[in-house]
Amino acid sequence: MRVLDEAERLFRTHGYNAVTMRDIAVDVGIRQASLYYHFQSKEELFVAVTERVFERHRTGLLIAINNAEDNLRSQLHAAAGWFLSVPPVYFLSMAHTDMPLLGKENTQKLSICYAQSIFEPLGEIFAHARERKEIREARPKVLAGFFLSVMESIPYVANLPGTSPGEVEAIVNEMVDILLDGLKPDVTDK
Amino acid sequence: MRVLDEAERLFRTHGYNAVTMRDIAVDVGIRQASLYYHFQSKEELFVAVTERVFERHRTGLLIAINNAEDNLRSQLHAAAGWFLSVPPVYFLSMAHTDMPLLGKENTQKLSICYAQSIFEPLGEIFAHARERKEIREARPKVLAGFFLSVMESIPYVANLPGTSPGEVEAIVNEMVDILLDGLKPDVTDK
DNA sequence: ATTATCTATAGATCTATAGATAATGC
DNA sequence: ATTATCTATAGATCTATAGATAATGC
Repeated sequence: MRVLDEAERLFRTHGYNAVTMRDIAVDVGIRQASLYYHFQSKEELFVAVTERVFERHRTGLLIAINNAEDNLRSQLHAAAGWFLSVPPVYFLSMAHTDMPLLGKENTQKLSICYAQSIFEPLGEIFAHARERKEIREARPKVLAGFFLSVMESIPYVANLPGTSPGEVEAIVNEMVDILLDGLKPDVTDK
Repeated sequence: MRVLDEAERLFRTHGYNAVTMRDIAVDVGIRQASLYYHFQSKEELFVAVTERVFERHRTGLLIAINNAEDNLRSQLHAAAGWFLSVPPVYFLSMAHTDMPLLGKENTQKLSICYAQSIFEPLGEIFAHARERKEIREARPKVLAGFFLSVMESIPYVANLPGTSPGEVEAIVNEMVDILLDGLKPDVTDK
């Protein structure tokens, strides 16, 4: 639906509070009041948009991971590839800034949806890697948060002065490597 | 100054847009209009608050790092210790949500202040570690962004269900270890 | 009849200004 | 005189509602 698409784009780039119903309507090409035919309130629209975003990420992540080889490195690259294939969503920023502005009911609903859609798929691949003794002991959810936060910083880091735009892929590779092998120098280095 | 303190606390927890001049005035204990005696505008107040926050972090980081031993692990623990010793500031969230709401002039000013206060001190410790051949080749600024994003995720991760509050220290240690040594299993493990 | 839009507007805020007033320091 | 506050309010928004209107499908 046009309305969901435009609202998603605006909320994603500016956050809940900074986007007005008029902004959305203008981009859709209708009048502000007409939005209320489709959604009871701005809050309801935001919740619908955000649930859709979460669901899409859940599906995208699961497919990417399933198509990867059965080892952590491949799966992390696959997950990273998914995040880079769609416009960046600042989940942590959203959890911190936008969600608290909603009613208690909706805050809780979105928190759960967030955990199930984003944290669980990521947590799973760490949990499995641990079962295969591929990695050290560590809580999968913490590792998922770790990985996610790094993903979210990439659009920012990639825009620092002295970084060319096409380098995003290289940065991601670097980060996955560091996550797996640590910062210690290569044996080939020194 | 009372005004700066209260404004800082509110902006930090809710973001620029969600805080009104009235909110700030109420917490200070004066009338909304009286704030304009101290600051020309809400935007100017936010800039003053944010510059002070950045400066404080720059000083805090530099002192913490200087008091640490001259190796990366100690310095990262020191930096992490600093971040945990003050109320969490969501820098990446701020750069994404709040800064674009300001005038071009102020956005640029804060971006530069941000880079100099937060990214440079962190970048330096990675650059020095590289000079000592302690770590592999990688851009210091990218590593600083990496580290910072992980720090910012900690308050969130620490509040996931199944995580007790006092565990923050343990999580930080885990993260620094992973950053340095990677996720690979301990040699003592297996 | 139903669906999707429109115009018009009420009611709440929010920022910022103007001008008055009290308290403090020379 | 200066400093820091106050009251009152203008001017902009912003969300949401009420009720009219056009287009579509039976």
